[in-house]
Amino acid sequence: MQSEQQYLSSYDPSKYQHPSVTVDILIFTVADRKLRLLLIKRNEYPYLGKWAIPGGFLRMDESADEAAARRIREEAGVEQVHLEQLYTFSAVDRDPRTRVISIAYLATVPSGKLHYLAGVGAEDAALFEICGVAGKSVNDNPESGDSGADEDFLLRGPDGTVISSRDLAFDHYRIIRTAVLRMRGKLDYTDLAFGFVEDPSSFTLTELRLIHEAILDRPLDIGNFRRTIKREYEAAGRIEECGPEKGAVGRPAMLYRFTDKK
Amino acid sequence: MQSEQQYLSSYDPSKYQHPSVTVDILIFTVADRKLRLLLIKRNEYPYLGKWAIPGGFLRMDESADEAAARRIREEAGVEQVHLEQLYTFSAVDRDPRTRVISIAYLATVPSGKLHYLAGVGAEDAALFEICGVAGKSVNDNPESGDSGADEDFLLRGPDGTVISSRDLAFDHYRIIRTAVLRMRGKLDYTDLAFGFVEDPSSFTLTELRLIHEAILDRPLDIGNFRRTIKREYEAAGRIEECGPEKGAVGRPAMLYRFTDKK
DNA sequence: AGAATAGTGTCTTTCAGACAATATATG
DNA sequence: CATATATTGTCTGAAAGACACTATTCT
Repeated sequence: MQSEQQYLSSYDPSKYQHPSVTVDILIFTVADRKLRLLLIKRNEYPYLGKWAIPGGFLRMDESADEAAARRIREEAGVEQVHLEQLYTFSAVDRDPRTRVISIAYLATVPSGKLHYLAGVGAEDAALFEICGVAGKSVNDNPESGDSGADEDFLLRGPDGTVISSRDLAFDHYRIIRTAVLRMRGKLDYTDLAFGFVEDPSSFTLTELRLIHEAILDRPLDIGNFRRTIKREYEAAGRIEECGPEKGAVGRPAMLYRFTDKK
Repeated sequence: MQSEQQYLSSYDPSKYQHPSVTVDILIFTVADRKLRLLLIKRNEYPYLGKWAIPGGFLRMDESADEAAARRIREEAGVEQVHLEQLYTFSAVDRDPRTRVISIAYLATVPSGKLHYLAGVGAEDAALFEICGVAGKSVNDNPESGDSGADEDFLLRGPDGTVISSRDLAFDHYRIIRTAVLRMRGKLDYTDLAFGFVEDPSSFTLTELRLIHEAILDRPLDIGNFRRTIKREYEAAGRIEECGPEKGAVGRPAMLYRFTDKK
């Protein structure tokens, strides 16, 4: 129960308007040893012609998780991929038109599932390599520029063109930065990397290592990586050998199967 | 550009309604060696009489961060506390009245700042000790009950009464569980614990250890804890000695000052 | 002295990182 | 055999965990 004064001072008609709620999806993949992100070129104002993270409005009859799954189906034609909530961006002026808050999701997609990306239609979509994201996400607020938390980085498009993170639509440079740092942070204590494996029922430890290297953007020691993965996963029965690779260039690698149990 | 068919099939009038957006604040503190959470007793339907996390509607002229800061000021009279976004809960049926999505925030407050909690008014508010939260947050979706991710836990009120997490309003048991697991996960690689220190410019390592123990809900080795903290923080110049404690019961402890730089 | 709390030292095991060596395929 | 890749082994130093010991205050 509030006093009358409290009630009046806290009363504000704008309180009863509702903001628009969108769900933005960061569709990451690892191809050609690089971490890449699906962006679409905007064909309307604001930010006409700028590259942006795909997204869409949250419908009244679906949760944000469901909206994200729907949107990635519509945008990239993929289903059953790993999808996790990243952060909710809500700065008042982040959309110049009206008040929009965006629940950002992060999707990890094997590059093979994105092959029919060209079929999306006239809408311009492309995979961009993420270059030079620096820093740590620890203790940082994704939505404030404090503590040098949003330095510039670059995105390299399929035709070799390079754009600066500042040339993206809206506050999308912050969302992307947050996602990359989050992936790096979670890489070694979650199953995140397995979301990028082309075929989880048959993969090599080299494939898995290249995924880790793409996300971290640095080379890893081959032997140490194998030792760690085998300790963390094979010992716990979460991956198991399933026969040697066929038709390899050098020595054929052992294939592994990922079991999602536990 | 979509085809007409795509446009029509994706058109849905409910798409243009906007959900209500609220900000819920988990106000944690550590008092008497226990992790405690501020809950309020609801005085209206739904869930009349049930305990709930304080919250409020997001206004059109404030970001979620700002709304959370405002709300904690209104509810607990505290300012300048550590506040971080936890997760956004958006299940369609999480509020029986209407569609409400909630951006949950986690606040870490020194118990001394909550002393005038009794002055909140007739609204029933109390600190509850969190007992028996188990499990890991790794790989789990906070909003789905998969993988045994939401087991029951207990809350002990100030008068000794114990309530089950299932007796809380809405999906608040999930929100609380998510928060506790998140705090445990972030404890040793962020500055989270310092948010509970009564006076960051003068604290003992024992006070800091008791905070860690309260969050983890298990005792820590005294010597090992000191060694780790001194390595991580004192070596980096983030804490520094500032003279011995006065008037202690046993041997006076060294006092430290926390410097927030870098 | 005894109680109470603060602080140090030591030993073992685990793990990360650097790096060398060996194994198995193809051409 | 040369080349290419996979896989194993070894060494070192850092760090976690268990635990014993010493130090300083008060009554």
